[in-house]
Amino acid sequence: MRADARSNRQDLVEAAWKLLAAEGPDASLRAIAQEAGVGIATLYRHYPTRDDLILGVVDEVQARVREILERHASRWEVSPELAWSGIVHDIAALQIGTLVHQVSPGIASSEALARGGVERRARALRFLEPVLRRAKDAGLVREDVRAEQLMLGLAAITRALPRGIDSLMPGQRDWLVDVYLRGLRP
Amino acid sequence: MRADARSNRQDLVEAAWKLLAAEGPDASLRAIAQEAGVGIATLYRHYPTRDDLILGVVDEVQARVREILERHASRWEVSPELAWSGIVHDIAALQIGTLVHQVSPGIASSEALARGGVERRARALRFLEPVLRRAKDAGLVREDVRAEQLMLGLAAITRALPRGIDSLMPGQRDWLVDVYLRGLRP
Amino acid sequence: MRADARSNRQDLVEAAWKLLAAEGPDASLRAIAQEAGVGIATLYRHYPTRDDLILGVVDEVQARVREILERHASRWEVSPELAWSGIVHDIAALQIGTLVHQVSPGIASSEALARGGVERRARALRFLEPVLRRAKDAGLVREDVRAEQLMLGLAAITRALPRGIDSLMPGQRDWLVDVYLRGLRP
Amino acid sequence: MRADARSNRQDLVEAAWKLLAAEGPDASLRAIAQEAGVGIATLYRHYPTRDDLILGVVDEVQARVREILERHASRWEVSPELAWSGIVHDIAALQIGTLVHQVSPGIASSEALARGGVERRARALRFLEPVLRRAKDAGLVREDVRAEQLMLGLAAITRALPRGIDSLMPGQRDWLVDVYLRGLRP
DNA sequence: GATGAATGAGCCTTCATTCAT
DNA sequence: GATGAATGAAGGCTCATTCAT
Repeated sequence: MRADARSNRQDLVEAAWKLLAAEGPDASLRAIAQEAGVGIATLYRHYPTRDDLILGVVDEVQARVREILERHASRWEVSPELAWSGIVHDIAALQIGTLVHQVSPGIASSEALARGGVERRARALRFLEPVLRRAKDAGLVREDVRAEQLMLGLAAITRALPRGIDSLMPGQRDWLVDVYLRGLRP
Repeated sequence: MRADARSNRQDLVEAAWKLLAAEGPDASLRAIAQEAGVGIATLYRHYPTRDDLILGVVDEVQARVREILERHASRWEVSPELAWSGIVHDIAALQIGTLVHQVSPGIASSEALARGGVERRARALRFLEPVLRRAKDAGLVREDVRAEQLMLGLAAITRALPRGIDSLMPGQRDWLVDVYLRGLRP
Repeated sequence: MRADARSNRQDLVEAAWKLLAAEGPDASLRAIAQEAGVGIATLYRHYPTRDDLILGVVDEVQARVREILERHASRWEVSPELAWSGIVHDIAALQIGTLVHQVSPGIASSEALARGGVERRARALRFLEPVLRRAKDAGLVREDVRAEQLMLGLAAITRALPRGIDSLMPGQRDWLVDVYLRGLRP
Repeated sequence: MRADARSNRQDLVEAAWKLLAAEGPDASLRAIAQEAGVGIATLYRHYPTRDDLILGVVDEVQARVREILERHASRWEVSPELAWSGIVHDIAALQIGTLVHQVSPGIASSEALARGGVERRARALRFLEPVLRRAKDAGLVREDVRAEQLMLGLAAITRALPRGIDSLMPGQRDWLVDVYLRGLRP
């Protein structure tokens, strides 16, 4: 049954991600469990507190971000512009807004969450900074932009919207990311 | 309407605005009434549904936006760039994010709210479009930017954050608005 | 409606008392509200925390104890023995066991409860001690018995029993109180 | 039965006893299993229902009571008073309160438990009555005291208190037992 | 035999909303 | 008009109990 457990755990993280992105930070745990197809108590077994679950999602998201960076790494030599744009658009598509904010100090709803967030933020910056460096060297980003600002900006742009903004104005998110990218240029 | 009634009405709108900006769309009605210094039943007398209250706040915000536009209108001839930047920064400072989204079709939590939102959105566009026209003429905004996009972009940037992002990274909001302005240029 | 509210408040205290005595310290708040004939939220309006409710019951019980003392005060001159026995039996009939223990330091489930308990315990001792003094003077209680011991002893004897011990062995409580009274003699 | 199985069984009974005495009748089964160092499913294998476990503890306690009686039997000829007092104090130290009540008819939470309790109560009385007889003959207990009353009285005095009454008022339990013993005298 | 995983039921608590004064 | 009181619904969390390995 170890296999089932791992599968449930993964399902829970994905369900939480989905609902946090879709409904914002107040998504009900019951709804998350249901989305994952498990009982509420199973959610609690894997993630004893709401904070644990959120941090679990953050970890999952960070793994996805690394995948994105690796995927685009090879394209950098061909066209830095396309690589950089692709990276930012792909990260934006992850809908990290709600998450980034929930683990931010001064915003996080609990001390534990804030502490867990500090670690993960530091880790995230460690692997974002080299890429930002590259973008600056390629003349795609102004020198005075800091990795943390960049990340918070992306978070602001992609914060969860109930039922998604795309139904309201298709392509709005990508449009906004493009404006953002242009605004970052020297 | 009695004088005290009108006063209460105004207090309620301002309290609602403040708490919606500070705590997001889930601000408690009881907290709003308390902030306004009236009983919960008084809130319901003036605004029978949550939607009515939100639309009331939207009306108030629109009045403020008009004030901003008028205030900067005279400065336009001196420096279009300063006028435009001032307008956008001032509107951003109104924290309209939560509101704009709550009355957006496909996002609004009720049919009544969505319908009320459509009217107000149309009205807002009517007085925003001339200004956007001017900004385009002054070479400050690309031709293909539509007023609605602009507004949604601003909303995305200024959406409410519990306890405010400023404690997290001071000046972040203005930085983001500047990036946004730069990104909008031709 | 002030009258209704007061009535509900009183009903809640009595319901809480009854169920705490009958089911012990884990009596469900919902059950208490139902017993009082009000909704659960009404209970919370009057007593925002479980501790507040328990302390409310303690206050009610103390008032009843004072009534008992006053009622028997006049009989003291006729027969100290009967007065003393009547007092102790009547207090025992109040089923104070669960309450006394719940507000005892080191046992109380919360800091607030313990603090509220300390005050009330002191108050209780203030009006119990004169009576105990009288009982000692009448040769009914040994000199080395302290009021606090007496009270805890009574509490131990009358602690809540699910569905009542009387169905198990009728008269057992009074028998035990009599044994207790005899054991306290010089 | 395997050796380790028997060991687990014994560990479970002791853990249950300890926690029932310390936390009262609502001690969690999970906590008991953990205290015994086994998985929750192992507890259920040995004791399919909560009632079975409680009856198991009762059996264990009865064995201990017999030990106590045997241990003090020889001292009876030397000093009946010391023997009797030692017996009652030692039994009181077993904290039987919670158990006795849980298996009492009219109080027991299930039919099975009540039925199991009746048998054990009868058995207990069979080996308590001779001792009570001896105590009466030695003039230590009044003739009209029945063994069942005696036992219920002891149970009332020693019922479990969360975290123990001893932290509240050291020596209170022994004081109360002494009062009880005195109260039983002719 | 032993174990951890899964589950629904039930309690505590808060909120939007209605009602009586 | 204004107010506090009352209410049920819904979410967070824990526990006893069953199941698959």
